[in-house]
Parts: sequence; structure tokens; C-alpha cells
Amino acid sequence: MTENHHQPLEGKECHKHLLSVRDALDVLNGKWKIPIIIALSFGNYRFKELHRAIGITPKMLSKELKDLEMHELVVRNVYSTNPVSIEYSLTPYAATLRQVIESLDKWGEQHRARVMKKTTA
Amino acid sequence: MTENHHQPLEGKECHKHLLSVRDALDVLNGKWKIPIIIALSFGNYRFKELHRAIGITPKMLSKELKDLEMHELVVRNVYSTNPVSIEYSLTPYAATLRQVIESLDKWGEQHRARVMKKTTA
DNA sequence: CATACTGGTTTCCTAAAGGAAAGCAGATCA
DNA sequence: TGATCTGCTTTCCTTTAGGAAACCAGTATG
Repeated sequence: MTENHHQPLEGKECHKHLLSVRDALDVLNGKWKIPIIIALSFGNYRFKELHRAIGITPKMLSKELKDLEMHELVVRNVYSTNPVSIEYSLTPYAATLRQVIESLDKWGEQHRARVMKKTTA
Repeated sequence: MTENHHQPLEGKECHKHLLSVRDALDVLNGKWKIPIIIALSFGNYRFKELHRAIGITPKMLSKELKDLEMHELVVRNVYSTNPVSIEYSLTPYAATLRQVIESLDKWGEQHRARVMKKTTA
């Protein structure tokens, strides 16, 4: 804490990390991608189910699902039932996000608790 | 993967997680908060240093630093040198984000590698 | 035949994110 | 006395995110 003054910060290992998180955030940006992935981690669900459970508008849901498909995190499954039913599911690749989502979840939970305590005090 | 069809998804543990990540994302939203925290994890830095190292505009940097201060993740230190110098540093609370940032960093790095491999192939 | 469900799309709108550039006060340096 | 650095702020602008509501085709179901 005291006198933690610095090397120049330019041209350092720092930039490698900045680049990595930028790449990650380019995929996970916005309000909805992580919530959608979380919901689908509980099972495969249909469009309207996701819409209702997450509280996302159909327009955004449609767009975000396409983005997630593009990044190979989600798959759209069409079943030839009658009538056709459609389900979204996570790809195996989405499982690589587990640590990200778990730590975010955990942090959010404790942060909420911390904020509650402060505002109540 | 096959037949992972679902319980209703409503009123379940899922919502707890949705709530937590929403709380986390409310604090860490946008393109810049995490990059700023990463930079400051390498030491305390001044406004223009951050501006140059991260490639963020002064307007955004100013705004994001205020947000981060508000959430008690960053502190603005004014030193009575002559002339006054100002440094930003992380609070101890910011350390609780370590897992979040590390996993995001790691995921971004491997994701970049994966994408590179695909586009080259 | 009417109603309702699914899986979306479309249109309209507002607000927020974010960049570019200029400016500004205070101090220092030549 | 200019020029230059710092730590910002201000203005102007474009893009994106996101919500609300309506709509639509296809398939039921009553």
C-alpha cells in the first residue's frame, strides 16, 4: 500500500494481460451473455423459456444467442417432433468458462452482501 | 449432451446465480474497468500514465476511475509534493477480484489461441 | 373458426458508451 | 515570457445496447 510506485508500465507484461482480457470481454460483453450461459448450464431450454426465466426481451435474446453460437458457446438444436421444437444448449467449449463464471458468481454474491451490510449500518 | 432436458428453470437455484452475476456485472461493466484494475495491479500510477498505457481517452478514464472509487476498488492519492502529484491505487477490497480477473485473463488467452488456430487452418 | 402457443422479426425509441478534439488552471522549465 | 507538463473537463458526435410493443407464420387445441 505505502509507496508502491512503479516501473513505467509501458511495454511490460501488463500488456499481455490487457490483451487477454480484451479478447475475453469481446466475447462476453453486455448484460446478457453470461446470464444466458448460466441458465443453459441448468439444462437445455427453449427460446421462450429463456426469455421468461432471464427476463430478456426476445430481440436481445435472439441477438445474443446468435453471438454465442458464432463463438461456439451455444448450439441451436432443431428436433423433428411435431410440431418442431427448438432447444438451445451449451457446447463443450462453454465448459471452459466455468472458472470465469464461478468466480464472478461468487464475487457478486459476496459483494452484494457487503453492500447490504454497509447500507444497513 | 443428449437429452439434457430440463426442470422448469423458474423459481430455482438458477435465479440466485443470475442475481449474483448481475450484481458483479453492474460493478465491472463496460470495456475499461477490468483493464484499469489490471494496470493498477502492477503498481500505483498517475492519470496520464494510465491513459497512455491502457489507450483509454481521458474522459472515459476520469469517469471509470470515479466509478471504481465509488465501489471502493480504487483510491485517489494526492501527495503534497511540489507540484502536487496524484496517484491511483487499488484498495485491499480490489484484491477480492483476483480470481475473477485471473480466470478471465486465462480464458481470454486460450480463446485467442483457439481462434488463431481456426482462422489459420 | 377462434384462440393460443412457439420462435422469432421488425419498428420505434431512449439512454448509455465511447471516441476526437479542444480547452483550461496551475506549476515548471528554458 | 512563452512552451510544456499534469490532471483533468467540456463539447460534439456516432455507435451500440437495450427496452416496448406490435407483428407474423406455423401448428395446434377447443
